[in-house]
Amino acid sequence: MTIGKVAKAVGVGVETIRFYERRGLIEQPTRPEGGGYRVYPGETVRRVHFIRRAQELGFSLREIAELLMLRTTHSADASDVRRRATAKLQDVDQKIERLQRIRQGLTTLLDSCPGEGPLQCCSILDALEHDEVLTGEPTRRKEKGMQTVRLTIGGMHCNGCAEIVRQILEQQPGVKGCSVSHENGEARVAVDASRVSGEQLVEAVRGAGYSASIATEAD
Amino acid sequence: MTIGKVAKAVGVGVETIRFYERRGLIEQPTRPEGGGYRVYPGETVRRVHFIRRAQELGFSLREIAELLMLRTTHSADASDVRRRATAKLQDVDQKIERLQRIRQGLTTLLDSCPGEGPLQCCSILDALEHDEVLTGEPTRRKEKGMQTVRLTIGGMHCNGCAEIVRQILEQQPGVKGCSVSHENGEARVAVDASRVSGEQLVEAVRGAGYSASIATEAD
DNA sequence: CTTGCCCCCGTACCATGGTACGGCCATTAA
DNA sequence: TTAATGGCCGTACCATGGTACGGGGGCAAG
Repeated sequence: MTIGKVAKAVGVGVETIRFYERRGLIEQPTRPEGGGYRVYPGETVRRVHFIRRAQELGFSLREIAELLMLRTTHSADASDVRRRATAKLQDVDQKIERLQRIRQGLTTLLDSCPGEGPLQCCSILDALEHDEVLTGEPTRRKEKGMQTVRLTIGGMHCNGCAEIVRQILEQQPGVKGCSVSHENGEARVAVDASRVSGEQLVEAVRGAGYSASIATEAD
Repeated sequence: MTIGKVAKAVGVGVETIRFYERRGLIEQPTRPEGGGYRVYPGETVRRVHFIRRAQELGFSLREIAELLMLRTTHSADASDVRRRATAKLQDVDQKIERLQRIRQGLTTLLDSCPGEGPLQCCSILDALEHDEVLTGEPTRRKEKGMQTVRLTIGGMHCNGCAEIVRQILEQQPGVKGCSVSHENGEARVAVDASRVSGEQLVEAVRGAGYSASIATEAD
């Protein structure tokens, strides 16, 4: 069989077979002097199948090379193979464990996430900025009194207007941050409700010549 | 702060900071003409902490760069961040699932393994040589119409017999390749199912004086 | 003003598992 | 005999997350 036949039989690319050869997973078959085509025995197909199956089980090419070596080592027996499989199982268990810790961290963050409002209210970014994410305690980063106020604003004609409004809002006491969109005609403001009211924000914006009203004050 | 101070504060190497800079995760700080030292604001330490924590949660550097961009994008809000975190959670769940399938495969093999004796008795190597180890593997690229037919063949007394059978099978139309094992009394044939049937293969082998039957035709 | 530490930049390299390309040659079917 | 596949080889490249190196220069304490 030529290399293309082997590749097709296993369902891999020709280059992959050559790659395995370079890595010592497949012996180079005997070839005419001066280098003609590689002619493989049928056994090579099984060998490549072996490689692919071992990969599916999480073995690296290096480890697979070792498994293949074992097959022709006289002093090897089934317990060697078993040891390797057991080690790989532990390896896999460790990876699973790590991913589960990551999963835990992500769900914790998502649980405490409001899911909307300006970025200053985003507990996820907040936690990334301040907490140990994986080891830390339940990240209740929502300060008491923090709220999102949404304002409907009229009279903004461009992004420059929006920028002016943003600066006004950010100068108000108790405002932790805000985003203003000219396209949507609205502002989302992260505020400490004990220090400023929605009305005060509306007044401030109106003082700059724009119309404003409270859209929602819900958190 | 110079780059070394930042690196030490976060617990990473100096090269890592420069690497993040090249990847757009950290802005290059203003420096004297002609290039003196980088002088970082204290905020950079927090930024690098952010990067490391996000990595612990499984975000790639590319994704982290996007998260950092979001923070200065006016049109972004907490729902954007939440979407990314949710996507990452799904991502992690998929990885866990895959590892658990691998784990399942490994434990199945280990269960049926004697744990000692010569390699010819090793059920693990055996399975790798002959079976599909995982159920439902994503990394399997196959041409349409290509199938593997497994034949049970009797009457092969040596590898010479196997070789004869192999040659017969490979000469059949639609056969892309095959492997024949004298030890296991079987052949695996890669065929274009639209050009040849399992029955035809069986007939061909029988014509050479061996017994043959279809073991599986499943793909 | 010199010594020594730190930093600069560009580039190359590590592992992992392949993929891709270009110029040339072997083989084979018509 | 000739054209068409297909294989040969070396090398470069993909993504990922850094690490290492070497020749040169900045900067501060003594």
